[in-house]
Amino acid sequence: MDEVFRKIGSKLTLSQKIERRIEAAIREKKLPVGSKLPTERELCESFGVSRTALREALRRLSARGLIEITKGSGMTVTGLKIDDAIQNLNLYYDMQFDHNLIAQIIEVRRLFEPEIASLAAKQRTQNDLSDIQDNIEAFKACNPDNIQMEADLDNKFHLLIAKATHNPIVQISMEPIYSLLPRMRNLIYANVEGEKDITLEYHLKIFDVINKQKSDEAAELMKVHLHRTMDIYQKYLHNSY
Amino acid sequence: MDEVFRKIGSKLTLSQKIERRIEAAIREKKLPVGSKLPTERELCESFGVSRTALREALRRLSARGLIEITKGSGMTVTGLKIDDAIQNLNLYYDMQFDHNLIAQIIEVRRLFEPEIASLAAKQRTQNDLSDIQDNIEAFKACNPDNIQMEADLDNKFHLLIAKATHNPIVQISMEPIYSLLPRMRNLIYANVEGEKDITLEYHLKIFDVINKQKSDEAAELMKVHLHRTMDIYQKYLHNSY
DNA sequence: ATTTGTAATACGTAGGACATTTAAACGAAT
DNA sequence: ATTCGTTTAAATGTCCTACGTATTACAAAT
Repeated sequence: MDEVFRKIGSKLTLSQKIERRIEAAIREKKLPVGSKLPTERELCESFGVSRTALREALRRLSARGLIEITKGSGMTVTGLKIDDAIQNLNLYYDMQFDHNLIAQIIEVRRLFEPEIASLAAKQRTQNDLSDIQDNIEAFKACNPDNIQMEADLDNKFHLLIAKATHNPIVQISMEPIYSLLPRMRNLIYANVEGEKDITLEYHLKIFDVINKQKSDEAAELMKVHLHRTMDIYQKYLHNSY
Repeated sequence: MDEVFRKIGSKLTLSQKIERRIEAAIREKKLPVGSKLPTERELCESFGVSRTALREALRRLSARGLIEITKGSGMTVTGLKIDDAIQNLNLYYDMQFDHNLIAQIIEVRRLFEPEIASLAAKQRTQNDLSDIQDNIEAFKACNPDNIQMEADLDNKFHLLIAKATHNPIVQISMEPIYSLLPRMRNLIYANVEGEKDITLEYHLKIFDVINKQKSDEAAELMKVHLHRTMDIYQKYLHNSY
């Protein structure tokens, strides 16, 4: 029997064990969102650990967005917010940002966004429509020299369409991708004469069919729109090597 | 102007400031992946803070997967792994798991997976094909009483197709979604007689067209396959209320 | 050459002390 | 009665010292 020599050391530090215990309790809703945790001293007592170890566990949890610690007041369980959930995903993409990733992003957008536009055409509310319209107006009025803002508004147009699906998973899936776009746009946008007008034209067309709830046409227009985007990118990529 | 009354206090604790400083350095690759950080004592000296504050910052970073701390050895910068990146996303979905979310997941799958199958048909390698084939064989051989394994294998089939696109963003986008499926399947799968054979049939068909690189047909088949899944699901939802 | 012992290094945990912030209770002025 | 300032208790933030424990490298013994 090798059973005799099986692992003894758990490898987990004390503070990691504490972290997991509390995380599990939150997952299982034994600690419901919004509830206050006992004070540090009380928790030390309960767990039978030093304040140091306990605090390091709490720092871990707050870094991940599971709890919120307020000096002088106490600690509360916070429902993980979207931003917390995608924070590390953003960082992940960010750290492997290269030209290869750019190509992959474009590919994903061409896969997903036509379908998203199609669903948006079905689900959009009046609220969504006015948001999109506002965005288009802002884009139209944007100073052509302000490339940063122009790119941001273009970016937001696509995000608003994702929102108009009223499916939060769609939004969460696309958000990290869109968050990378501004950095790409800056590289490219500047050098293409007349690109703004063409972009505007497509945005208007897409808005129109989403307004009229023509889902198939929305998908088709988005497909063509992104195809153009890709062309420009490839031209850029080609020139820069 | 509300500008007058904007926040003044930075509100950041010392350990949070330290966390951000180090995180920024990692982002900007001043601390490249794989490099060792100075020891705790040295960092205390550099930052001019106590060991407590510093350590709490380090705990935060390690909780998020940016650094790895080994007792007795030291600390190294680790490239954020995919699992770390989607860890909190999984938790996020997990905590708002309800029937509403299930419907949203199915909607997203119906939006994205046909396109994914289409791309997979173009990009798949021999390796992908044999992985998928192995999965289908395992599914075929799976004991019908083992519903858990059956569901897992079904799940993995779709994940393998996402992998076959050779676009990591596709994979990262879908992985959190698939991780929720097993829990749904368990609710549903058990009660449907003969479902396994039909699933198997579709998997075989899809494999065939991906093998032959017929991308349009792959998308179409996947669409029909998921349509069935939704039907079953809706039947279940209907019965249970 | 392999194994074992030993010391140096670095992170992990404990416990105490004090600072700072928050929130609640209280009281005084309008 | 409302508002504003003060006090006070409670909670987290930071610092410090000390010791525990795992890792590594190197020397010594076989």
